[in-house]
Parts: sequence; structure tokens; C-alpha cells
Amino acid sequence: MRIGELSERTDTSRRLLRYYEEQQLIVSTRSPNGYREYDERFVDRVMQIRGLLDAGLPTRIIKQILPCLDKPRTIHFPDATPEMLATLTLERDRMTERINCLIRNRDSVAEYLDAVSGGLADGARQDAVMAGSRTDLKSA
DNA sequence: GTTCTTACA
DNA sequence: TGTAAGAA
Repeated sequence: MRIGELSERTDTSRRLLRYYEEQQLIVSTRSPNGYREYDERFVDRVMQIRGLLDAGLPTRIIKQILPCLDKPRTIHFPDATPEMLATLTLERDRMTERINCLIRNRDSVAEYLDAVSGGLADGARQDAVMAGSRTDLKSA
């Protein structure tokens, strides 16, 4: 398939797909007319890349751990380099930290929502809740 | 009409 | 990342 179809099926702009290729996250063959041609399997590949990107991983890290995250990685683990293991654990911890940060912010929002939907009319109390939300927006 | 590259915001 | 230009 060409870049347009891959773009639609992965909900990723053509610009980004070309960028991913530039960063060596994906590859493609070229048709005689110069158009990029993608294999069916790249649909999942791109989805996985986007997931990792959303998780906060930089493209350079994704490039090196992507091969380690492929399908048949349950039985043989030959790609386990000590430095790779180190980066993986580091990224795992960073993800955990982001998750905790999200939980804190979600709870703050939930708390605020709770207060306004419940007993309203008390302007003073609402101000207090909002101030509280601001407090733990981001504390490592 | 679709894609390509390069460049700029 | 988006968008624009100019060519294929």
C-alpha cells in the first residue's frame, strides 16, 4: 500500500510517516514512480510506534528497543544486551512515574468535579478545591 | 488526484 | 508537526 492508505489506517499523517522512516523506525520500498510502498504488517508496526511515543519514549530509544518488542520474543531472548536492559528498566520507571502523575491529576480533576456537582453555592469551598488541584499537578 | 523533496514556522 | 512550493 502507499503512504496515503497507511496514513488513514494508522491515523498518522503522511508527514509523520516519512519522519518515522527518516528516524529509521520504519522502512519502505519504492515503486518505479518513486512512491513509497508499505507491507501490510506496517499497520501494526506504526500503531505500536505511536503507542510508545504516547508513552513518552523518544524516537531514538524506540528505534533500539522496537526489535526487542517484536512478536516471537517469548522463547528466545538473544537480543538482551546489558545496556539495552538498562535503558528498558529506565524507561519502565519513567512510564511508571508518568502514570502516577496522571493519576494525581485525574484525581484532582475528579475531586473538583465532585465538589461542583455536589454541594454548590459555596464559593469559598470551591476556591479551596481548585487551589488543591493546582498543588499536586506535578510533583515528582 | 497522489506522492516526493526541501524548507520554514 | 503542519504547511507551502514546485515537480513528477
